[in-house]
Amino acid sequence: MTPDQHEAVTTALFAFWTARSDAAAAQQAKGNVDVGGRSGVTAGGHMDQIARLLAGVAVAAGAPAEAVYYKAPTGDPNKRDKIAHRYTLPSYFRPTKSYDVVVYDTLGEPCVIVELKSQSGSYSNNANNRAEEAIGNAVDLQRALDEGLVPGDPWTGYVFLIEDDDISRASGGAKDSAAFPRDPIFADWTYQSRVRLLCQRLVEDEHYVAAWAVTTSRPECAGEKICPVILQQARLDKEAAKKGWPTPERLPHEHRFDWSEMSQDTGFVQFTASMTARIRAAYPQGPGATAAEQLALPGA
DNA sequence: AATGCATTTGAAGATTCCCG
DNA sequence: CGGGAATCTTCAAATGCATT
Repeated sequence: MTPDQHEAVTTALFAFWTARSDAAAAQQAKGNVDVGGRSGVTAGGHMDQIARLLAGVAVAAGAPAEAVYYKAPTGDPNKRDKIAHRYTLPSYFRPTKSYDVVVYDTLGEPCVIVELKSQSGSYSNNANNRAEEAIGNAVDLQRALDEGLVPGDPWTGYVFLIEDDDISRASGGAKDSAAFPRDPIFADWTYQSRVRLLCQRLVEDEHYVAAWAVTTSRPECAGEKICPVILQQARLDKEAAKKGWPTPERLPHEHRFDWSEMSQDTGFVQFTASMTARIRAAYPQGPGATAAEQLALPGA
């Protein structure tokens, strides 16, 4: 990974967290009472930071900005009217599906489609939900392409961002028994490794051309209802009180922003190299497409 | 401007499982 | 058996865009 790439990813992932806390603060100011950590998410915008990062990669690879669509928030220089028309595509098992980044080629057909997912906290509640959604999206998009509902033969990418904390990293016990032996690959049963396996298998089975699985830790404490350290401390205190033990030591409590890849084959470098190759094929003249070519684009 | 629709991401409550 | 924790099922809050 080049220093430029590292900086770009770092900036986007840090913005992912600040967008969440900004949105939560804005909602509180408006008097909305949303529960738990969801307030920072329901306001939206956090994944837009990742979408913008990938949109930037697409432009750097040679796509004109006019051909790159994502849910740009108000004030984003890439925002334009009716933009949702362009990143919302017809679907097969449902009417429509909004993707996070869509890039069009000079024929007006999608040449790059990216789906983003993130998960922080509430892992056990939602891990399997996210897997269902991911697989469903993949099959749905492939069928829509097969049926010609979505034209062209686009490069498809899947991104999963999971929070890096003690819970997502800890290897818990797979409690579920099953009617038949589980795939031994799930012996490593952390939520993070489940995400990595999901991404790897989505690519292996050609549901997507590439996947990026990344973890990131949040820069600030999420509060007593969410922070794994505070929750763990509360559990220890409770246990000690029950058994008449002395008050347990305080756990070290600090939050530091960072991020890391989950594996080489699901890394940012692999992902963007693959995407860049596809865009270069669609725009062989490279960055700075001519005005005439830009005019041929839909919605331009 | 007002309303409806689709989408997204967590949370609540119920259930299951482990282990003493 | 029963307490406690992990997991599964269901669905709700909030937003933005399109339409009337």
